[in-house]
Amino acid sequence: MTLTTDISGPNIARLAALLADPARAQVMLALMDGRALTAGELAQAGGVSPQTASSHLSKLIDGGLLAVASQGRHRYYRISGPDAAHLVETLSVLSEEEPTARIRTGPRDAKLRTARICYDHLAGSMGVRLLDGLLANGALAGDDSNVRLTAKGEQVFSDFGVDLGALKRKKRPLCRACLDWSERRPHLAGSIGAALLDRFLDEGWIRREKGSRTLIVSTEGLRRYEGLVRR
Amino acid sequence: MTLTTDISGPNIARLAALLADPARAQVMLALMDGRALTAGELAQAGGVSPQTASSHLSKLIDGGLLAVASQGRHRYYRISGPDAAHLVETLSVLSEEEPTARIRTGPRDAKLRTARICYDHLAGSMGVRLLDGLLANGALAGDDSNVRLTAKGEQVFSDFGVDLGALKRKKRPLCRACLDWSERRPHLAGSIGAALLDRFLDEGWIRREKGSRTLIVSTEGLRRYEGLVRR
DNA sequence: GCGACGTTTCGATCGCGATGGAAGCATCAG
DNA sequence: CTGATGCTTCCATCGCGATCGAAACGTCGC
Repeated sequence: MTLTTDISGPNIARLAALLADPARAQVMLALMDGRALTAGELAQAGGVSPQTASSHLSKLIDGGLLAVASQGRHRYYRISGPDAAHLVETLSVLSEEEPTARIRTGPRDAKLRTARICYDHLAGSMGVRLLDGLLANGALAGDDSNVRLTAKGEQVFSDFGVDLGALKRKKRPLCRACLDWSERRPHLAGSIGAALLDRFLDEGWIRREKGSRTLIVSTEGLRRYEGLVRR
Repeated sequence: MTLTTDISGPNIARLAALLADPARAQVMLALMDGRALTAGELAQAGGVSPQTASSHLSKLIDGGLLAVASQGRHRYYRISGPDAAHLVETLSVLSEEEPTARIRTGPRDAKLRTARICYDHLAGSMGVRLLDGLLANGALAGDDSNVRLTAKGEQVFSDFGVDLGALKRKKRPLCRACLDWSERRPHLAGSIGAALLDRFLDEGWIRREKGSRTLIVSTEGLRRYEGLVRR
């Protein structure tokens, strides 16, 4: 019984404390590709024992950052929704701010910085250039940080196989600029960003690298991608 | 010496830990009105002794969330920039998500929910309606979460006394949708949002309540405000 | 039924960090 | 100079939470 005395303003601290533990932070980052992982896999990702991970996971559930689904003897954990993902991404951006002599930019990072998943949409330099290109060719309008769909864009995305009618019925915003962790410039998020990546994955033009957020783009995928960006 | 072994991904945890302490969180919230406060005032805001506060403040400085300026025998602390403010606001939104039987909505809250400062721009129901109104009358374009300036908007804001040329020279985006903590809908941020509030404050149409984020709107201020929203 | 596996709960240990007393510095008033 | 004020540094105490062994629970395969 702690009583927490008074609630003046939102208790940021409680929420921040959830992400203040290295193991829990790693768990959140591991789930940022939008997939659901088992408790055991997350224990490994966090570098802790299964017991410890279990404790962390239940705290993240209680805090509303994760959702869980039982399936047989496995329990699949995933990020609860776009809000939670956005919080993690915001933290990622700011925590990379001051390099303090950051040396690493190995070849393995290179792929990750080119194309990766950010929760449910394309990120990395390809994600950034996607937003740039769509703005340049008039499918989207606005400046870097504020985007909206144009009439031409409706045509473009419909041609690409995106069901815009279905997206508009959802509460989630169509376009959204999400600050890119590695590029430090915005990429395309929102339901359209998610729908585009879905198409790429469904058609096999892009596939996930085994256990990471890295995306692998086929030549056909690159062709389709350029088709969207150029026009 | 802790060595931190490896750096796989940004170390969110270290940044989150800064905000995980109740005293530090209160300090950040106290500074969300954009003013600079002394160490002593912040100690009181955090509910801790001056020694303890000093320790917290230096940690927040090291973490890049605060900036400090010495002036005589006082040290004035302020939030380091828009990024840090945005992080705190993001946390506020998400930490208010699940009400868990939240009962409080007292009269003192009412004023705060009507008009308050969010770092450097207008927030609360007036901030939300400002964005809505400017979108409706065509000064801004886009949907709720993605806004851009229109030709008509350039006229409107210039007439209101905003130096758009100066704003455009800055790196900061002109318009930005900032999710409102109390309304759960976006209000107008970015350099235009900041410039508008500046005008209101400079002219005395709006003034700050003594030691809080609450804003007090004069009848003249309300008239000017309606002039912007209606048109 | 049995054992193997994935996961959670319980319990005890242990270390990090928040805390405030005391002292040290700097600035200001006189 | 002296004394007061604002802030920081040093230091010892202390409590919370992260951790993992051991055990319990639930599911799968046989």
